[in-house]
Amino acid sequence: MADRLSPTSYVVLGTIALRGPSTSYDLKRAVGRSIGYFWHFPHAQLYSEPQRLVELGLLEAETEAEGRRRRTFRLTDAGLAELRAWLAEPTPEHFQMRDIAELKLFFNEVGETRDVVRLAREQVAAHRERIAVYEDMQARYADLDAVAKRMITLRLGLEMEHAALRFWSSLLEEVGPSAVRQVIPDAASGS
Amino acid sequence: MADRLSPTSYVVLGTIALRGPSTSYDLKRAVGRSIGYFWHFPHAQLYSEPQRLVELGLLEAETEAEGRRRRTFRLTDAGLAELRAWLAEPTPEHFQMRDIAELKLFFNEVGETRDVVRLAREQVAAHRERIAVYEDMQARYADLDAVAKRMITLRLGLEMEHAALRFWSSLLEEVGPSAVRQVIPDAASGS
DNA sequence: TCTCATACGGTCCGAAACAGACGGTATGCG
DNA sequence: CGCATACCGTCTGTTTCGGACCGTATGAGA
Repeated sequence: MADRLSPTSYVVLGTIALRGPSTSYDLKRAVGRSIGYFWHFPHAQLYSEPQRLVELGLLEAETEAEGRRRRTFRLTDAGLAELRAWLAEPTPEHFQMRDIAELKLFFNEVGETRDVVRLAREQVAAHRERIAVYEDMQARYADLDAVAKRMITLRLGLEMEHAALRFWSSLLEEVGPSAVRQVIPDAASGS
Repeated sequence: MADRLSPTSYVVLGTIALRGPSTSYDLKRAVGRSIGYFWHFPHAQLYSEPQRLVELGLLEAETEAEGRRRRTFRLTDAGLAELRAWLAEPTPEHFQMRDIAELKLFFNEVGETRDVVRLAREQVAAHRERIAVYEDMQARYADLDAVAKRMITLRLGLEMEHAALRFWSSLLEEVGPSAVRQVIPDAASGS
């Protein structure tokens, strides 16, 4: 079938499949509260992408009330078929992590030890916070059956966050003490 | 200082800082063997980006032997300063995972259970393979002191891969049996 | 009543990023 | 001699991306 479809296309198709007919604004919010956590989409795309999908016959647009230009998009049979075909087909690509912190760590030898310490501290805090957010979501929706199936990705997110947290914590423990030794003399210069 | 710098810029600066003066081709190979594993860069950028950095005064180009248009780039003082400043400054952005598999999982209810099973199997295999590659690298370079500091990111990569592997494995265990039950009747239709 | 802030709802555009086709040159090897 | 395989790099047309910008409701407080 059409192979001009990007991940973004499937995000749109999938979200509409799960939530029923939606406007672009609905998509924007839905994505913001779910997929947006691990994959960033500029919202402009959620306005242009549905248009394309209409042209491809995968969505139908239903313009309501001329006054406010709001279009509700619903899945066509072709759209649903396309989505299901995608779900059924093998997934070749390996995941990509775009992690500025990892980049900095890679180049750490160019900088100072204290930069690594600071970086690690930041990351520990950031991942802890993220974990708190995820656990909160998990707790809030735990009983709702409708979202139960989507929760599964949350678990993956949590696993990844915990792994990262473990890494940065242990790095901090390894490098922290020596960094303290390195920094203290500046402050308590006496020695 | 200049804030028109993208992650790619820092990859170039950082790589040159670590390896010494390099041509674009050198960068391409170096990136391919390291950062490329977790962050994809189209190689064309490793030809255009250094140009920009020269214009910004962060790199110096040294054209050698007119015949073959090969340019070796070396870090200027400004370039090194910029890189170190970047390493020292806080890192606001949270990491992004672009994982098609996670996307598919998120929309799994639209598809069949067996799609999830297949997906999980694929992912288990893929992550295992990735882990093998990483461990191989780790073993090969374990003794070389020069790369020892870079190895640290490998550990992070491994942590992440292991976390993902754990997730997909346990998912497979949970959903696998019922999927088998779901599929068997088709084959052994009797019941 | 004014006016200020905040959510709602959306368009637009220039600048990067991106994929990948394309072009050529050494080098070796059967 | 012919072919394959690294090596080395350019170019081009799309997409993606951020984010500025533009309005309209709505309610809350001065």
